[in-house]
Amino acid sequence: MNTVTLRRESVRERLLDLAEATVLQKGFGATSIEELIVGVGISKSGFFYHFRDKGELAKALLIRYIERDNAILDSIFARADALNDDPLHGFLVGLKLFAEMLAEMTEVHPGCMVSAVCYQEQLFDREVQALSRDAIMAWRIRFRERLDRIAERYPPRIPVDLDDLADMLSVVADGGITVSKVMRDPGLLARQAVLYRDFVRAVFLGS
Amino acid sequence: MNTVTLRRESVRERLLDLAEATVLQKGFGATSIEELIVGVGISKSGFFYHFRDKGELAKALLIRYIERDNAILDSIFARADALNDDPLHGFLVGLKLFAEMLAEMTEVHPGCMVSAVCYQEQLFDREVQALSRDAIMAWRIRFRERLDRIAERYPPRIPVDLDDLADMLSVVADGGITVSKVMRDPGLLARQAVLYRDFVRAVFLGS
DNA sequence: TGTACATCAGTGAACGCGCGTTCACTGATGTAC
DNA sequence: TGTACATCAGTGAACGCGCGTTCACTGATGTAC
Repeated sequence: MNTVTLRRESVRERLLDLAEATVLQKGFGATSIEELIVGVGISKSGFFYHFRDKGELAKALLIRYIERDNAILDSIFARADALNDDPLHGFLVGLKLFAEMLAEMTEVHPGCMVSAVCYQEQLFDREVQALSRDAIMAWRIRFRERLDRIAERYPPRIPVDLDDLADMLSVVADGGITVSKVMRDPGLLARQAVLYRDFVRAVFLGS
Repeated sequence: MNTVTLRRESVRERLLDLAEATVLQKGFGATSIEELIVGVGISKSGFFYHFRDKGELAKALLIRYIERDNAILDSIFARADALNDDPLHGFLVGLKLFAEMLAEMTEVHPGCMVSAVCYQEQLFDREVQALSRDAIMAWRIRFRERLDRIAERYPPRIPVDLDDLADMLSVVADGGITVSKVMRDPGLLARQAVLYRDFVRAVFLGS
């Protein structure tokens, strides 16, 4: 929007922005350094000043994506917790806020970096694959803790493994992004998030 | 296993087998024609006798994958229906068989072709992208019909859109495959399928 | 305040390699009469 | 049954292009004394 604001963004940041959008659209292998530098307006050597090689770009891309994702989730559930003492209602409100955030995206979600990287194995070193695993594991632990606190007050009506129930949010988010992308239906993702919320509610409150 | 059986498989079929495994592991762009022909033991020109170009390989790969997927699901739900008159219990048994089939895969699921292709857009013509959409749409229609029949006898206890509930199977399958691949946990996918089944049960039977 | 040096954020030209694709050709099998 | 021709399932060599990467260099800004 604002030229001054755009100018404030560093070349490195602009490379990452463009790379993220392009990788989510066509995959990492099909994203050439050439098109990134043309888009940003620097020379090829300029790219290699910022990243030792293409693999370092992948790593930086994934790290930034995961950090941003975590920040968004943290802020959403912090807001939800501030409004609720009860852990179940805090979680349900958080999931609702999450679904609303997704619903506000009128264009189709650009994609999930973890998925995009998942189908590009071998191209990356073990470090990048480990980053993906750690990210999903962090979600599991984060939500598992919440579910434990909920289960103390609300004995589950449906016997489910709480790790699996925690993982299901990652599964629905990732699968929902992919399916909504394929179907070109931006609303699909938000509706799937609502279904997950309905399920959590049914597990602890019954239907 | 059997050398005679392997010999019976045509070169074209062996190319598709190897291509499928490789694409699911490293993505389409990173899969070279070179490595496929070395693996199968023919010359490069031999490849181009079977496929006009690399795009035609992608198309053939996706078509075969979708057809096989549909055949598996058809046989599973046909078996389940044969054992049950009631549409809900037929569906629940079918989902259980589905989960059991996934559980029997002791190694991690090789991946979902639709996901792999989804993050490789632009590389393919619109035809390939349309194939993915059609495949998911077919799943939606197939399961929506079942859910309609179920809802007639079992008024839903949880108000959900039945198209969304039908889509959720695609979402959980696709997301489950990706997450179980990233986590290197083959059982995760089957456990997520069971959770989906638990949700369907709760929707129509309560908890 | 001036000078010397260091670091930052790149440039420009060249590289070699692997990729998808093309083209003229071939030996084995099938079919028509 | 023999011959002529067609089709099938490939071969081998060459192509040009784009890719990731390297290397020596540079002008602008920052820092020490």
